[in-house]
Amino acid sequence: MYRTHNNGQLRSGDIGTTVTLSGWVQKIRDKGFMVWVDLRDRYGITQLIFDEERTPKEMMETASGLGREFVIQVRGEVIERESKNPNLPTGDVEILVREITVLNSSLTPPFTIEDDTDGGEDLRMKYRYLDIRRSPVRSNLVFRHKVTMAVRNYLSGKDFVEVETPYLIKSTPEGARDFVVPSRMNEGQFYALPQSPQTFKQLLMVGGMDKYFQIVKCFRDEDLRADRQPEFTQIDCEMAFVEQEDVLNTFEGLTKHLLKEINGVTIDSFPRMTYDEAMRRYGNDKPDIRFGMEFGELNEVAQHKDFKVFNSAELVVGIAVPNGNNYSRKEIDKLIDWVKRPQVGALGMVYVRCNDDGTYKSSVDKFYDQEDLAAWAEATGANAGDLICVLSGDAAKTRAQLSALRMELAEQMGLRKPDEFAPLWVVDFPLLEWDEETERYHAMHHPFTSPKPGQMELLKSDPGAVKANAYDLVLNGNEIGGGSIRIHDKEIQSKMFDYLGFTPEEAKAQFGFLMDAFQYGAPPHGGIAFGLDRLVAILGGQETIRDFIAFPKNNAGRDVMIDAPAPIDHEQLDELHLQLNLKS
RNA sequence: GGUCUGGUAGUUCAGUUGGUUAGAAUACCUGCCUGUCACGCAGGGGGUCGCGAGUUCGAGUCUCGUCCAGACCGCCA
Repeated sequence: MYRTHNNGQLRSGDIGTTVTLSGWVQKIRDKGFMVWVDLRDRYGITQLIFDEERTPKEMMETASGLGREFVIQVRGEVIERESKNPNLPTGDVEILVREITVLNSSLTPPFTIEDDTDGGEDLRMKYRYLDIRRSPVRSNLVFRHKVTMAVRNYLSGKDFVEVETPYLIKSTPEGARDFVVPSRMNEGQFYALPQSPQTFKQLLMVGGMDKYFQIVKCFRDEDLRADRQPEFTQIDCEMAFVEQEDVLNTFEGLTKHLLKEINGVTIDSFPRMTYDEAMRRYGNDKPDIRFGMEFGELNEVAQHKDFKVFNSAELVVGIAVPNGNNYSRKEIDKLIDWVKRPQVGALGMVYVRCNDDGTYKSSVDKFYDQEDLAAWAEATGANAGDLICVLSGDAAKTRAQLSALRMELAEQMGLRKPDEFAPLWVVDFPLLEWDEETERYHAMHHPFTSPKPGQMELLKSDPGAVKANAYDLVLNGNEIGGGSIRIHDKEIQSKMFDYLGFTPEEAKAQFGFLMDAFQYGAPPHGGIAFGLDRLVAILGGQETIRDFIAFPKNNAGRDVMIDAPAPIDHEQLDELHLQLNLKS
């Protein structure tokens, strides 16, 4: 037996017992006459002691010859420490070692295995198995486990059934790029890895599995971000015989359950906001509503004077920064530089200082008088002591820019508190989105999303105005889930494909199976998919999802530990009937 | 595809205007140390300054290219 207890377990009540422990050597403190070894495992640290008087000389030598991260097994007596360590749960006791076995030695690790490691990101990824020994990473993985268990328990308790769907499926041109897998047995043909189990879960609805969920890997061959991985995990859900309201209520329940179970937070307010309203109030379809700074549109109160920049703009819009009048001229200039960065793209920023005496001082005093500026303050909800930041230009771009500024300011002012949670639904998304590149409308969510009742007619006259039965679940400025009520009628689905530019042949080739299925009594259905990695990170109060993934990929989609992707040899290529056409 | 930041000891970093033998902390090794727990003290080893070219009497430092890493924009139905 390798162990009778783990290393986080022993207390003063165990004094006098003989125990066997196994684990890694965290640290050795060799005082010559005494050697202490911190023995670590997943559960904690227990101190071992070897001393001149009670330990045979041979074993003293073994002890002082240990190195960091050696794997050892010891048998010994639990004794009371002469000097206790209140910082450690096991700090009252130590093990007087009678037997020691070195189970395995270790090289000196390239970074310290401590909470506050000296290792850089790159190194930690290369030696991820060492990184996982550190308690911050380990506890993130345990945290993730708790979240997935809570999800499974909740949904299972509501009669949802977890069903696995295939990973080797068919490539479709809509949406993100597919990862493809060549088929050896079918020359020249390829599987694709699913971007989501979308069509399969709809087929499960046709199959009568009226409440389905799956915690499932999905794959998208697109460029990465701190919060985006090429393979990621979704909580994928679908329900039959439901309307939008049913889906929202069900998953509002799940969200509240998770926040209660995992974070101990009770959510009282779970607002629903239309897409149009979110864009108008926050310039963003995933608003962070933990703080104010809502948009105030200024067209009416700013386009009547000689300031050409505003007069020629489609939208003039501002936010009131609480206590922003404290900002020095230099700090404001920094904000202006910030919005002018190419990543944000504003051409400039107008600001108004709201002085404590009720007067205003703006960067456009030449054009606007106190009365005008008071109207701006009214529109943005600015109080004395605030700073109003105003951007203008193309409506969509300006909203995006001001939204970026709002988030940046909130970040700087510490308003994005990681332990505060404000979920909401954003509903009534547009069905279609104009794509500049292909110069046509694309499905904003996906082509199986149903339009709002009575809006099919609008498709021809004003496609951009058609609203969908589509909704996003937003938490603290992040989209953590998105779904829709689907089309379950073959004719409407055909029309939708036709509208999106699929010829009947293409639609049949790519989604014929779905439309066939719809001919055999498809029930009304809808669902949602959550990004689990992001959800876990947010519940854990952190920014990057990588620390909640055991073996993540880097910025370039590489696994630096196993060094993938990698070339394959010619035999393998031949077998797959593939030839490389490399540019360099 | 683009913008920005970085790459110097095992590791995290400093390195001034281009100028002698490239430093600190930590880790590692040796010795000492009668209760350590960030132990302490003394000593030691450790560098292709990412790589390649160029400018220069002289390059860690300047220029160009390139590779790698990170953040962001495009992209992500």
